[in-house]
Amino acid sequence: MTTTSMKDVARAAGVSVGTVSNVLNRPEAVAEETRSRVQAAIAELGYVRNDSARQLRAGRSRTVAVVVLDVANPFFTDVVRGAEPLIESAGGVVTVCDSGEDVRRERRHLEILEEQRVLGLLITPVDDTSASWIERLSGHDIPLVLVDRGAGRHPHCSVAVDDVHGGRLAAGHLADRGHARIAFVGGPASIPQVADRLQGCRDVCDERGIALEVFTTAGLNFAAGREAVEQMLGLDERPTAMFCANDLVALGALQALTMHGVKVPQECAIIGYDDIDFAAAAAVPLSSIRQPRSQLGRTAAQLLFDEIGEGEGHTHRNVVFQPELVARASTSREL
Amino acid sequence: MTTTSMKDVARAAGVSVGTVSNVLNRPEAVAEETRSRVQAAIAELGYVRNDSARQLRAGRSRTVAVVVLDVANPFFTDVVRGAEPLIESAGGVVTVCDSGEDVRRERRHLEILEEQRVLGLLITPVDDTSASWIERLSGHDIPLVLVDRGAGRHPHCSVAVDDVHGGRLAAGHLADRGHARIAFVGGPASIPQVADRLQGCRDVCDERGIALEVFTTAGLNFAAGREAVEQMLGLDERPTAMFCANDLVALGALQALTMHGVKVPQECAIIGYDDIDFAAAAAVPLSSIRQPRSQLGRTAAQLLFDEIGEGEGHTHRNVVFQPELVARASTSREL
DNA sequence: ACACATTTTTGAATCGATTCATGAAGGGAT
DNA sequence: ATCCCTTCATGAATCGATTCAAAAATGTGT
Repeated sequence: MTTTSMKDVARAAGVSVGTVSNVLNRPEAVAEETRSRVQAAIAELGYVRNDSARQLRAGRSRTVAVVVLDVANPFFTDVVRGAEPLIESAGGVVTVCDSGEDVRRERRHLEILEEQRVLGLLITPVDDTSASWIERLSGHDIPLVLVDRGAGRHPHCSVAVDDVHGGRLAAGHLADRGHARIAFVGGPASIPQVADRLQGCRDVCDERGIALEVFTTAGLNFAAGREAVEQMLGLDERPTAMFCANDLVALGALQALTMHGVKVPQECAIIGYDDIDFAAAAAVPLSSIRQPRSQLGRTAAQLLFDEIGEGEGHTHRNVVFQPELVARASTSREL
Repeated sequence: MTTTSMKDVARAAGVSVGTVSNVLNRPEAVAEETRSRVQAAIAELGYVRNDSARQLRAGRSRTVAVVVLDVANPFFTDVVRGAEPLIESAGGVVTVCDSGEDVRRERRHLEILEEQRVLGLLITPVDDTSASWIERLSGHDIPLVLVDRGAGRHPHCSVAVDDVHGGRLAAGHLADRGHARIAFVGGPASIPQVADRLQGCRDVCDERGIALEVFTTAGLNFAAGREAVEQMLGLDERPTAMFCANDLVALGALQALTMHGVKVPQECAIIGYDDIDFAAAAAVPLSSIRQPRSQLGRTAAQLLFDEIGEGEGHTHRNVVFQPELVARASTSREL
């Protein structure tokens, strides 16, 4: 009905559809006079290309999907922001899919993305169950890059951050401040990132003779931090510092400590992980471990396009970044 | 090449393409025996429907786009979460586009969405400049619902929250606590939401004889709150309470006050707006005005599908929700 | 005026799924 | 055996843009 197609434009401009297509895709191959006549017709009719038809012909869409665990988590929004410029400058369109850490949602998204014949995808898989689906996409020639999950044995490109090193940085910082008894708060242990951070922390404690108290939580959110503090305050020998597996946990802990009148950092220091904006803005600015979030996204996009460009002869690459320490008020006092 | 089409499946199952299509779309119209033979072939070949071809034929995609000002803002992520279930249960696919409060980015998204022939969209326009583009989409028969922007004179469905009332709630609460001199912090004034909240606040102050000090900021973020506090502390007659136009501003203010040793709420109370998760989790839990965010999203989706369903005879609806007060520690002390 | 090179334009074939008028097959009733 | 009614299956036409071999138009040199 109201939909104007190339045929209408062609008729209005008195040319063939092939010419209209050329005006749109290779304007330099069309004579000046004809080109402007066609463009006038396009403007006149308010013609808009039909992407479905283009895609059908092309066999692929120009969409790059980013499948994340939680769009509300500042970590992921920054990863996406990092990836966008490169994708868009390559003529791609970014679509963000939120799996919400739910395998079923993730699967639904992957099914749809496959039907849409996406150009490629950047994905942080929910867990190992996701692997078979990912292989399926990959088998159907959809290139993908794993984000923040070591590729491990899987044959894919990946970008990740060295979480063991991050754990070492945090614990090392607390040790430098003179703390001899510290707490690690985070969980569940099945999350690779949590396990790695704890590992690095443990290594440092062993090396430097520091007592480590581990509080395993059910999630990585405010409540987890609050609950851990309740437990910790009941101990006889209370740790003088806490290392929380992410900033949300740390902020929860900070709140609980403040409510109990425990001064931060004087009576208990805190360091978090991720360095989200809210960390710097907390009532007591929070020390944290910063991950190169947008670089993670940018590199992931880069690897994806490399793979698309190189085709068959492509060799997968696994890039690992190093996190860095950001010291703020919450760990500022020497003991 | 590796792409398997319906033709391949038809050949493998020894039926016509029409039958394969029926198995997929109206299985009840195909004989049991044939159906299972076709399904076996589909599984065998790993066939995946080509969405571009379906869309081309259908003339529309099944994507509903949500265009927001900032994906990193918890307000919008909640709105999206509210809209998703309804859209998905109607067989739709949700795509989130981030305009980043940038008209150019918004325009690029709208162009692409138009080419994609999206089913409809929910949009919070960047500003009045967006109007012409929105009318263009609308003119091309793409139904849309305005989110958190009163439809005003524009002929569209919309969902919004009564910000004037929200401003009244906040100021009224501070008045009830006995404050006789309060500060409003927020900006820029061109944002309708900010203007409305200030309006409500001003009304209450006038009615109840409260002195109002307005600090206009350049944005609605942490820095804005911090800067406002710096200014405020220099005043001779310092307000005893602050009403911040959103929670990010309030958290920035809270941080600055704490750094200057001003006790909250004893020496200065604070109330924010939006009631994001970080508000409840702040070192001093923040009082705030809660908007029914997910309901906003859900209703928007509902209005969109109503419009799609009713077609020509559709009458636009403008739904306005009332916000509610959430009192927490940051305003807990009577003066 | 003619042969030849170059620049433009043409239009039919193609991508893959859906739709629908048409036909085939099977079952009952007479 | 014939006719009618269901139930299933068929395959050509269609959606709209792109591509490319071939035709047409234009220009150049002699």
